[in-house]
Amino acid sequence: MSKRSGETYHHGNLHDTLIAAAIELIRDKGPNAFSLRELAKKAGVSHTAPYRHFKDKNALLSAIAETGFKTLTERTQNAAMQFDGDPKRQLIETGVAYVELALDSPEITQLMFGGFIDTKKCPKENLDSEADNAFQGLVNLIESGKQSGIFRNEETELLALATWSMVHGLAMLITGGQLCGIADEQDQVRNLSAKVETLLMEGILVR
Amino acid sequence: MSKRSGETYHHGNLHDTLIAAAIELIRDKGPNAFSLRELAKKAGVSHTAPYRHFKDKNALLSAIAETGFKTLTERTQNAAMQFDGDPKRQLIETGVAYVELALDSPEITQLMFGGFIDTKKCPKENLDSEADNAFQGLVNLIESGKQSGIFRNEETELLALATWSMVHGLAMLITGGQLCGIADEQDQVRNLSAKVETLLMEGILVR
DNA sequence: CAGTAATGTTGGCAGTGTATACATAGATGT
DNA sequence: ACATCTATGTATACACTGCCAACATTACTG
Repeated sequence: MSKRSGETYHHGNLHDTLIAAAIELIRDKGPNAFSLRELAKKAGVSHTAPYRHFKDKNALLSAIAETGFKTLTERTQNAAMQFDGDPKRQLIETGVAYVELALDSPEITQLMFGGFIDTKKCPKENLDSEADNAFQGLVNLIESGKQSGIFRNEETELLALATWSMVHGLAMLITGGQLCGIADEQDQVRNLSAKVETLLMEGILVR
Repeated sequence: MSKRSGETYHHGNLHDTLIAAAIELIRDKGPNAFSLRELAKKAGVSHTAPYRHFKDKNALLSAIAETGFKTLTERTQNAAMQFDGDPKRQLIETGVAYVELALDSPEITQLMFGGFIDTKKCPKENLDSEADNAFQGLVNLIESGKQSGIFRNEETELLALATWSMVHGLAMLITGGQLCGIADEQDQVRNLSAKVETLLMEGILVR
């Protein structure tokens, strides 16, 4: 009807609007309480409109998770870039960035890793190409650290998995509320994740 | 009516039956797809009967998570006991047990840590007394390792957090399907988690 | 400028969590 | 033995959910 009020029958950019609004909703109520109908209401469309852009709820959540993996890749690689040539520092800052993102967006992190998305057995193909990107950055970092003679000459994949597990575990403990009181604020988290990563590099055993 | 067929009006032990049946359902369909009504049907009672034993769905899930934390404590402490006097080995085997449990029960692990349960801000009080038990075992282990002069003289809490994060991260990556193809089978997982923990102890840096 | 594809709406269905009122049975005190 | 209280289970109802099918409107394309 009248375009002047901005109310067109077609929304114009519903796809992106839905994702943005969904992220807001998930931040507010957690990935578990998120509903498509509330999302539609928030976006100002009918409750079935989202189905024109996403096959089903799971597809929407996958899209959101994918954006999460993208920003994870961005932030970690950006952190690494700032300390080019210093693999030790790179490893630490990459980890800090990882954990900080989890603190910023605990609900999205839970969505990405918590099992809310149906990934039919091995997800190796779907959205995880994006997750692999983040991991690949870590592998490269470690490889270069090995070649500079700073990191031990162990299997690269193993070293990468260890660092990833460490940081990921810390992130999940924080988002799960297990470290409440210990790691709530950003400076606590920076400090803690840096210390923990340093420990991984230097080892726990007396030498 | 007739007791002979075993159909009494009162179930007799519905509380425990519900938990057991719920665990089965969650193992089958994941914590996300689990529903109270299906559970009631499986237990052979009306769909509101569970409310006589659990305040709401969240309370039921909390109870299940608590059993999860109990078996986690049991298994890790049992693993540690088998290598009493050898803190290094204890640390490794505790971690292996942790990860193995996650492989055994990925859905329950996701329920415990994935954000399916509403823990109103800091959960420090609720079911997490049980989670703290598992952590406390780790703390003791590290403390004794420090006193034997095997582990470095760093803050115990920090060392414990590092080892917990490492193992927890590996567990969550496995349950999330991120390590599909790398850590699906039990011997792979044993091997990997032992290697990763050894790495944490010996450090990544060249010495 | 027709016709077709893309995008949105309405209405409906089965399934969900949970509140309320009611039914039954085990336990208890006399 | 019996009345009564309380624990436990049922029936019904409501608002909400994901999703399907039929229809409406608009944008795009020859």
